[in-house]
Amino acid sequence: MDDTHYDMNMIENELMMDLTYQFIAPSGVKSEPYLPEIANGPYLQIIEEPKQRGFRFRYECEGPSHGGLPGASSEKNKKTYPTVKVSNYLGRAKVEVQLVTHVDPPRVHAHSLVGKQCSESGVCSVDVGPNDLTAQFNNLGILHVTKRGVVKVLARRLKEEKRKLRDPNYQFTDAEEQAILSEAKELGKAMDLNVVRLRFTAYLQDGDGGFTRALKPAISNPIYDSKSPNASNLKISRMDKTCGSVLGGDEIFLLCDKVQKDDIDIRFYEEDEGGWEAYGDFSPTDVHKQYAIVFKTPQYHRTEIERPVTVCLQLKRRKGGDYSEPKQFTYVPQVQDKEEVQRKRQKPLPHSYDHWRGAGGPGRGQGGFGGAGGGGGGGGGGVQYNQPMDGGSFQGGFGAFGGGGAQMSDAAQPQETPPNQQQANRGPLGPLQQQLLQIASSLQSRATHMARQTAGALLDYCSSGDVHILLAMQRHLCGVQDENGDTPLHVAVIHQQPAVVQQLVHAIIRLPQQRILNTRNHLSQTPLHWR
Amino acid sequence: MDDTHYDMNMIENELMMDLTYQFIAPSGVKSEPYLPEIANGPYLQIIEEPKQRGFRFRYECEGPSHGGLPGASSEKNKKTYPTVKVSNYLGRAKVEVQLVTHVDPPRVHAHSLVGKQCSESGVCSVDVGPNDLTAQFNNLGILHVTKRGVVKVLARRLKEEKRKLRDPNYQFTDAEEQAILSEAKELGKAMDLNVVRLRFTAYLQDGDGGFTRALKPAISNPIYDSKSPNASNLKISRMDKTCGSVLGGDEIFLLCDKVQKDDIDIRFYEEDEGGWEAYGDFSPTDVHKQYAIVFKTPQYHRTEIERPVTVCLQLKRRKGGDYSEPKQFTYVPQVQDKEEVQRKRQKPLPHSYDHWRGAGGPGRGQGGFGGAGGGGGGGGGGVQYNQPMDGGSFQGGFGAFGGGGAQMSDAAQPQETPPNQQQANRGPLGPLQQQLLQIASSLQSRATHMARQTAGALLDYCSSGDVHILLAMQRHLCGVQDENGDTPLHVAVIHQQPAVVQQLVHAIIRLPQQRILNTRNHLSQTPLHWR
DNA sequence: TAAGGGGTCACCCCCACC
DNA sequence: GGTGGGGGTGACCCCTTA
Repeated sequence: MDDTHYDMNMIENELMMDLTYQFIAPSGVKSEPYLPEIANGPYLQIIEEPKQRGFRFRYECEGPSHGGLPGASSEKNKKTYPTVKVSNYLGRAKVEVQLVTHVDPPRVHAHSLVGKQCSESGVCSVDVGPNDLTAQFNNLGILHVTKRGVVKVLARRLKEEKRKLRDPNYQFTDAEEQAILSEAKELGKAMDLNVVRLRFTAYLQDGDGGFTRALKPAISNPIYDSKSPNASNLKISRMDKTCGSVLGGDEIFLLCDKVQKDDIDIRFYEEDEGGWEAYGDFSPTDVHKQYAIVFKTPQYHRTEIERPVTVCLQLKRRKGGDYSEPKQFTYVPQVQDKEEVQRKRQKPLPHSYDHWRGAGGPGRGQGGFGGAGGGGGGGGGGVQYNQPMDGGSFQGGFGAFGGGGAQMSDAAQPQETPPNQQQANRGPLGPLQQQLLQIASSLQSRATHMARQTAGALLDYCSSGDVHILLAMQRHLCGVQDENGDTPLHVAVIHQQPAVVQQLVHAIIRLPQQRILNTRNHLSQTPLHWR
Repeated sequence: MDDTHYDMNMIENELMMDLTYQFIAPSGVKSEPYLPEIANGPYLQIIEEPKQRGFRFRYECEGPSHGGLPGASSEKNKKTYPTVKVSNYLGRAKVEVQLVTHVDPPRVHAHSLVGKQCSESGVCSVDVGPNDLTAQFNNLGILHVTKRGVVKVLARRLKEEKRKLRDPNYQFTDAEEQAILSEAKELGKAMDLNVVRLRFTAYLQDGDGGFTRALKPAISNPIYDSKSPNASNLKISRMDKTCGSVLGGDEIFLLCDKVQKDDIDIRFYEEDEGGWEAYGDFSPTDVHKQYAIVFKTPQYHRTEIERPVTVCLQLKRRKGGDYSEPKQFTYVPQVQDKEEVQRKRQKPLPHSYDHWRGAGGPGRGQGGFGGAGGGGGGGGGGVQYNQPMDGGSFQGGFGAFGGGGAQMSDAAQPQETPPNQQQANRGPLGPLQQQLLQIASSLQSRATHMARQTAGALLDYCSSGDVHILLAMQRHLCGVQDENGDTPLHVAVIHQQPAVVQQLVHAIIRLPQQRILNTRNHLSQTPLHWR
């Protein structure tokens, strides 16, 4: 008895080693070798792999008919199915397909194939030929065995397998049954119920009309159960922003299909430019209930970009390494960089007006008109203005108006103007200068007014985070057009920024006329031109 | 036999009607009435209700000891437990508590109470008195029966109940067993396994030392299983924005605990101001996998607010009507309204400078300095400027400078300045005027430059949606302080706008000095003062 | 019905903390 | 090492659409 037992284990181990290779039959066991592979001889070939992800394994209790396993290249309106072909052969053949484990060597799997062409034992077979030798399996369901059922099913499968090699009616001895059971347990323990592969075997018709001449099996790619947590389809369904600073650090809310908080990455990448990639910054606790991730964008590899750069991001499992479909993300330049460039390009003003610009010389004074200078101490509206000055001694304002229009513009960057320079500009004033000062005073009055408003808006924005306010300050520019004739609205639509579009429209509808909404670009398209 | 059966059903129905009311014993059945309620007589009173939500019912397989049912007012560091008290009585008593259904009349529930003071039958009891008559139950677990086990358990409970009324050792006839079983099935069918109530019963000690004198039971509030989908604790865990326009329509990503997409509302409300409420706008498909909601804010009840208004929002179940803890949301005014108000307040400029402001007269010309005027046709930087004009005929610019500074400011709202008015300003120029024009030209040169930059930033913002750009235009104002001495950075920190803080810091660090980061408000707090 | 989903029920784990 | 909480998984049960 013990010896027999031992012998059986030897045979099992042999089987376990690799069923796809030529089987060397132990003496006393009926041999069923695959046909030897010959150059230009018949062989079985997969011409359409199964889809690896997105298909759901079904439990028996879920009933039949939940759709068949699609082909790898299957699409909504052009469905394909796993397909194999016997090449270099004409004549009849039978093609069988069965589930095997995803690790090599492929062993029988506890799950079953179910569907129209499938047998009770979880094997699907179709007859092909004599002319068309392609076999398409368009109704393969994968029946998910319960954990409790694994060993039972596996023992049955192993017996079937052994009978095939011996004799279909062979009765196993008790010792053999025991051996099979323990092998089934072992196998079941190591079996991943979330992954299977298809093993296709073709049997060519022999002289007696029987399908006995087996070709070497073809094994498909692994197929992952879409319901399984660590093999489900990764998918980004929604993001609250699709762009951010080139410096990174922007917080993004991303809604996704089920992920595992300890095995998920957000990968930013660019296929050109030497394959840059970087990862979103978040911790497992930022993964919300497996279905959302709050993360910060990584910095782009170059921070000095002059135009927005669009890259891709995708979910990526660390283990398994599979990816989601990508979403686009646009890195936008820092405005500072643009200004630096502009500043260098700017030509000095004629000498006679230098004093208007303060003592800073050419290249200064910007920012004063944009958003209005910061000076002016008017107390209205509950807002008071202190400039962020280095020395802290200068207080611009109506009463203290002096030193020319310098404060108006340089107040924007007053730290660049040392106090002693301010003094240096104070001298006796001629009539023209006085007149100019009056004009400047008037201008400053308005600038101050604007500054007050702008600062108020800025404070409101800071307390609320609402962009509308900042945008509203710029709404008079909503009619500008870029080199393509696109207005801001065009640009926002083109770049698919619904939130921005909405904000722009909010801002624009405050303008007395709304022709902007229908301004045409150089292709004669309105912003809402159907794309 | 049939008669007996019928009789039993009568008794069952009696029981089913209401066990909390005085029980009128049918003849032949041992009576156990509650003590009659007398003025100033003893009675049982709940002094701490159980917590209604947040406690999880546990299956047997989950093992014991997952914490006891807390009291309604229980808190992290001050835990309470369900507590009852026998009032108007001194002496010993036994207080029992058992689970009953949440619908009236209360019937025995299939779930069991488990814990230190609990018996096998799911009943918990403690002895109290003779002085302190309060009974606190600090270790009540609720054992969740499986659906399959419901009928079996209920039948057992019903038998126990009936034995109490008759004789503890009574043996039921087969017919009675059958009747009980069918009643258990009926009861089980209608039973909600996600809700229970506690029924407390006090038994006062009688002359023989036995606890036989039952007081009228006290029934607790319903207790909902926190694991149950329609009774779980509603909770908002995160929102991507906490403020938006007073007009509503802002898209918000809200992350929450499990909700049901067809039974969830987002309620905005204000407790003062006459109880305003409104609901977030979303469809069931905007509920992402039960754990996130993308919705649009409702409009505030007044759109003309001058200061930001903070309201509350909460998740609310339609059925059941329970709420989550609220989160704050701040409605911010439209900037337009602020400007309107400001405009009305603005005093006309001295007459002699009216021509600087174009022909529009007092109250015009705003917006020109804020963000710079829109005129000027310079082609640099790939950006070209077309003003959103009504007539479309005017093109401001260097070469065509004329008509005073009007374009500079009014170009911002050029539609307010008809073309013929522009013409009217062109006349013979004196030397002073020429000089002024040169100055103005210089000013406009800079304004144009700023306009170009601003417009470029606007376009970038539109293509990217990134606020940094708009903010950078205002960064020279980052040092302003409001009536409290708060800088924008203070305000952003105070209003808990981390994204805004980040953006501000981004903008500020571009400034040559960073004293702003440590500017103190009137309470001498820096922006990052610990709150 | 087929073909796809989503959600639930029981159960099984995992922490952090005494 | 067992409380006092969690989160995640296996199996199952539904529901929409055509």
